[in-house]
Amino acid sequence: MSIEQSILAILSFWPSTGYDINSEVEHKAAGLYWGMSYGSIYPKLKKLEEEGFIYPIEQEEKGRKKKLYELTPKGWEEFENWLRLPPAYPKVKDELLMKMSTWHEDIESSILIGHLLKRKETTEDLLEFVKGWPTNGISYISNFGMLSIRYAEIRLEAELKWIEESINALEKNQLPKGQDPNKNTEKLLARRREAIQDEKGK
Amino acid sequence: MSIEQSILAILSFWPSTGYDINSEVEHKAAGLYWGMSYGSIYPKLKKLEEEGFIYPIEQEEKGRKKKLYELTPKGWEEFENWLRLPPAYPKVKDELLMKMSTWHEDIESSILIGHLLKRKETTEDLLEFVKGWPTNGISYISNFGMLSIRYAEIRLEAELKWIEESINALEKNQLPKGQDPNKNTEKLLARRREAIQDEKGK
DNA sequence: TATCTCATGTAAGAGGTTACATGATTCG
DNA sequence: CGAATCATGTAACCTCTTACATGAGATA
Repeated sequence: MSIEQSILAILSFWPSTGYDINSEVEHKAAGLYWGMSYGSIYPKLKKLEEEGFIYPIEQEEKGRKKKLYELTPKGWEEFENWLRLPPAYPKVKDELLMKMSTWHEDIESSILIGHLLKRKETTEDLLEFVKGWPTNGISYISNFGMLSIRYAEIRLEAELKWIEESINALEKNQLPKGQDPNKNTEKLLARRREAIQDEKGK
Repeated sequence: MSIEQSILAILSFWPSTGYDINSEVEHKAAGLYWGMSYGSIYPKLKKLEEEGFIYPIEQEEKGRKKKLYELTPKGWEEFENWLRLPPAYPKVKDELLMKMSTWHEDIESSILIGHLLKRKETTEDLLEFVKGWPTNGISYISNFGMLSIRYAEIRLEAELKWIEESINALEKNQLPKGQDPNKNTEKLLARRREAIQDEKGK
């Protein structure tokens, strides 16, 4: 619901091409909080231009053809109105957590540990990036932007801590005790075994 | 890409109706990591039944008509294959962070503080829920599930810490220093003022 | 008796991704 | 000169949400 506003936000930094915008969310800091792909970007740029929020800056021929877009006054206004609107609480879709929540004893926990190790790697890479970014000497980060960089840092560090904890618990077979007043784990395993028996009995 | 698997996962706990599944992601722990709505659930249940992953358990008439779905052997297999597949790294879309990253001095920071306060409230509510859930005496949480509950806890606590920090920095006007080797903040404010001048000059 | 919760379902469409097509320029 | 990067764009498709329609049973 706000790919368009995100594009305006990115253009507020400096005039950019569609390609630049993609790079921004693919390899740069904006990608920590947002995502979009070419299939969205170019059509949206067209739409935003038609609606008068942005306009293309004509390039005085450096050979390569490209379209730099800049905000119009109306575009600035729209962007800033959006800033003022209360943001929606982020909706999480985390496959690892979903899998973990529904994991059970009859699947080897080494596989779950593998999932955690893979997650750890990516999280470490991201954390390294996030820590290096504000001191790489070239990237632009405003003082406000630093607050959000700090968010990523805190969040990723917390995640790493949790990954360590979890791997440890799984390896030592010392999982925290859940809550199971209706013997659901037992029932689940029984239903599963029955299903497997039925299958074999066919 | 895995609404279907999520449904199988939820059905692995116990046979459920479409309504139950919705409640699970709306008001219960699964909602911390996943979301879906009726418009997805019922068509998917139909599809999963057609494909032989689930089947409806006939109800011996408690008056109210409802369709409880249970996993078939094939459904269990599909569910567990999914568990074994490496999960995708979660894609974040966080409007607050996006706004904060592109905030600038000429918008009153009190508004940003307002956004943070609102976020804080929801995060606190979630944290309270997450802490109470495993000890409410009725809900089912497996030992594996406890690990993911712990994740939510750590993550939400880290977020609250960051919110406090950020509000404090904003109120005292002591934001961390960013990185701006090309005077971008200056240029941005200049471009903006020019645009606003142009608008007035019309 | 009215409202809330339980319960199932569909239609329309917003929103987005993937994959492809195309070509210029720069770099090793 | 070949590969990587810069650059624009579209078509097909999926996925999912919103909003609506409908009604029974429970509760206050």
